[in-house]
Amino acid sequence: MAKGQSTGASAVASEGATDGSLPRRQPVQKRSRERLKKILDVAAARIARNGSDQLRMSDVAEGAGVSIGSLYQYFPDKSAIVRALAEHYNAQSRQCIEEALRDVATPAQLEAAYIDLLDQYFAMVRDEPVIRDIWSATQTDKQLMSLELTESRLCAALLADAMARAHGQSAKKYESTAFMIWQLGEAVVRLATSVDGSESKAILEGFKRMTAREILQM
Amino acid sequence: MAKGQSTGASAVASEGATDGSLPRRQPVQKRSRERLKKILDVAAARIARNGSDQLRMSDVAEGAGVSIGSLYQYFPDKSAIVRALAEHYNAQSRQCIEEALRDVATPAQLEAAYIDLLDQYFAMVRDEPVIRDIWSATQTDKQLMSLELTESRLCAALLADAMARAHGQSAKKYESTAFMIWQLGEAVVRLATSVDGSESKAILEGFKRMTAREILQM
DNA sequence: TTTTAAAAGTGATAAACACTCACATTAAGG
DNA sequence: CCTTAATGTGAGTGTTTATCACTTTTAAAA
Repeated sequence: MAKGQSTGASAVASEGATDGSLPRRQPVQKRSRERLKKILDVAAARIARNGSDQLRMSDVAEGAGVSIGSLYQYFPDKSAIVRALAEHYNAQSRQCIEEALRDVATPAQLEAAYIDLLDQYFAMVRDEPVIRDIWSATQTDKQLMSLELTESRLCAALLADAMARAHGQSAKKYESTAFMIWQLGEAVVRLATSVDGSESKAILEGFKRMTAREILQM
Repeated sequence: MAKGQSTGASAVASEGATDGSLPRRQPVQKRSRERLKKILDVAAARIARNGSDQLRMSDVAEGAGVSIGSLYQYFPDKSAIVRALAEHYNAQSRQCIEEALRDVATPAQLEAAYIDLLDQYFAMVRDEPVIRDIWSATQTDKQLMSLELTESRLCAALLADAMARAHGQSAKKYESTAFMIWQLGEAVVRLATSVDGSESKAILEGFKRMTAREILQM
């Protein structure tokens, strides 16, 4: 999961509909699509190394072999680059989550899938500095924050559905709990990746125990 | 608790010991102590209004009626102002926490104190924009992050002690759980303050139920 | 009081950035 | 080849943090 490969050119500088900033050009020619991909790849590498607050537009331009002006052709501002990367990682994770929860039909399967998902998420965050950094940026960029909140609600809904199937009840009943647990899961994984190995293990296990009980006893 | 009063002049621009930046002057004359207090008050007000990333040194200088140069006499850089405010709020909160947990001796008292603390903390974060903002800044300022992590471990230790007293066991046994729960508590309160009223209530109650069980069943 | 040295205070100025825009270049269809 | 739209450019603009050589204030010694 998330093996640090190229970010692909599918992510597009969110065609600014009603948000304040001017809409940027959408690449239609092959050359410009390749440049956009290169820009995102370079930005991801720079962020992995130094964090997004140390990201310099001039660095990205130089690394991607384009001019400053070209950067602003696809991204209304610096934070839009981070947002594009966030969307890329979100799409990737969501696919894993859907796969893991899709076939849950019993409480035992629910527990297994949930534990597995937590471990996978922890491993991904631990190994992908960019993901940790996107979380930081979430605190200073309102647009990114609402993007991530929306994503989180979406994932929580998938969990609520799985809970509903496992317990043979309506998903509505589990929505709020699933959302809380999902958010806490993100928080606990961030915490676990920021302390040393033995403590991170204890924290993660404690959380699993506490939340598995909550998910199963309803 | 935390009634938005003046920040007081006790907070001092952390006398840079071995951290990279030059040590700043410690005010010894009355006039300069008053100016320092004014600077912190103005900064807190500006942060409450617009957030610390919108804080401008020139604004603070103008608001406090001092020159830019004077700001740098007490603070090595902009983020040091936020750190000074963080230390102020930390000291304030810790006192409440100590009072609330000091007399815990039974499981029932532990549960009551814990629930009460959560409610108080939620109310404080909800009513003090500066505290929410300091949390955001934590993500971009390494020094602030470690300051807050240290504070969190300190508070978690207070909780672990209370658990030990309530259950008649060694505090060592509860350290890791207390730390996890404390960190999750901070996360859940931030989450609760960022969603609307009815959902925030559901989230907070769910968390109380889940964690109270964990704290009492050990 | 006068003198003196340390403390406190100042603001023009350097340096670092994000972002713009008038213009240059390249691709595609006729 | 010619025309038009898509792309691409980078010097220049504006904003902001932070510095430092210098002035003013304070308090205590002479």
